[in-house]
Amino acid sequence: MTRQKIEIKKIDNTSARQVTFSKRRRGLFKKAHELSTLCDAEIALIVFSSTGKLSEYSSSSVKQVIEKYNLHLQNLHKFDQPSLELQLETSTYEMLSREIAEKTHELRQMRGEELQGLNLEELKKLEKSLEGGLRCVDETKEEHLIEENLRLKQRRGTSDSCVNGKSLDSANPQDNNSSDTCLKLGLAFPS
Amino acid sequence: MTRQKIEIKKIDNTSARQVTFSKRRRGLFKKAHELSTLCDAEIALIVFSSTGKLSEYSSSSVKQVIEKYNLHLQNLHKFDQPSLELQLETSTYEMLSREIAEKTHELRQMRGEELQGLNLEELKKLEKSLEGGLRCVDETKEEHLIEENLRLKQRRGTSDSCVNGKSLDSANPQDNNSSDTCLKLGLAFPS
DNA sequence: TACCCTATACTTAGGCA
DNA sequence: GTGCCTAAGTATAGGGT
Repeated sequence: MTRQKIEIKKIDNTSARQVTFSKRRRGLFKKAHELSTLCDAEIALIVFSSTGKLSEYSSSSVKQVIEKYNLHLQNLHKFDQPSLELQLETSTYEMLSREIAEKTHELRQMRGEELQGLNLEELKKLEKSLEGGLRCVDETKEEHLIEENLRLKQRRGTSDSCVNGKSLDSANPQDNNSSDTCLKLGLAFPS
Repeated sequence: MTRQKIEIKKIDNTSARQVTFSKRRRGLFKKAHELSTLCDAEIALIVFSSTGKLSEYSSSSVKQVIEKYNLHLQNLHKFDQPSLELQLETSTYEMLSREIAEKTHELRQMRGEELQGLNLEELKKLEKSLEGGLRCVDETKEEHLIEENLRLKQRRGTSDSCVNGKSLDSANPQDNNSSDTCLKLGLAFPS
């Protein structure tokens, strides 16, 4: 026989139920994993089989997600329970949460997302910041390549001076001070 | 076009990610419900979206399942590590602080600071991310300039087409597909 | 945002080892 | 319990509104 459509209600046959449980649990975990990966979501999934066996999945850690979950609930109910301690706790929570939200937003903007709200001035500033960052990263990369190159030279005692197909002769030696400025604030940009 | 196979990795396009999140979350909840019904399982499913929004499903009640879960852990660890629970338990403040620290560090790196710990691969990845962000920002900026220009033209009815000292004639018209990479977030580029 | 549509990709019931 | 197979049922990517 071949596959039938099934009705969503408890499977009577114990062993058939067991088999379906294994198969679908696996499918469910896979779906949870895909959702967390694709959409950058934080997920906790706790499953007790009908025999009481526990299995769990989390994108990070079940415990961590549960804590976050409890915090959310506390936050929602903060008006019902206006104890002083709780208020302090939630205000701290709010403060830190806001900070996280801001930083997340900033990071996204630096990746080119969520740019809708920015005006021309802000876009220019962001652009400058990105250019500055990019330059520092490039310089650091060059430094790495140079170091690696030196190491290779020392080891081999030869004159081969190409790494990664990029000529190191162009690693401008006068760049020392501009890279210094990068380490302080990363933004100061000498023309 | 029709459906394509997708790779399981974070969806870059913010709005596409949002749409996929909605669809798949719904699918995941349905699957969880089916598993609990068919196999008489007890399930709790907690999902935080990337923007921090909470959604949950449970066959009974999330709270109840979490309690059961905690009991299980206690039982499992009662003998070997009586303090494991405490060790794993991180306070609210610590958890959020860690998250802030991570994001701050990430932001600094995008600005070219704190690059010391990165190896060549990581630097390349960062560079790529910065280049991507920069491209999107540039395109958004161009878009703004063009809009402003149009507005000025309409108001004045003249042919002056310079804003901010930058000629808009150079707003490269062949950029259509690179603007596609910017996620169709109101950035679509009318040639 | 949330829904609709369609074609395709993926999941899984039923059977067997 | 686990793994494999096949065909059928289901979810969903990409495109609309």
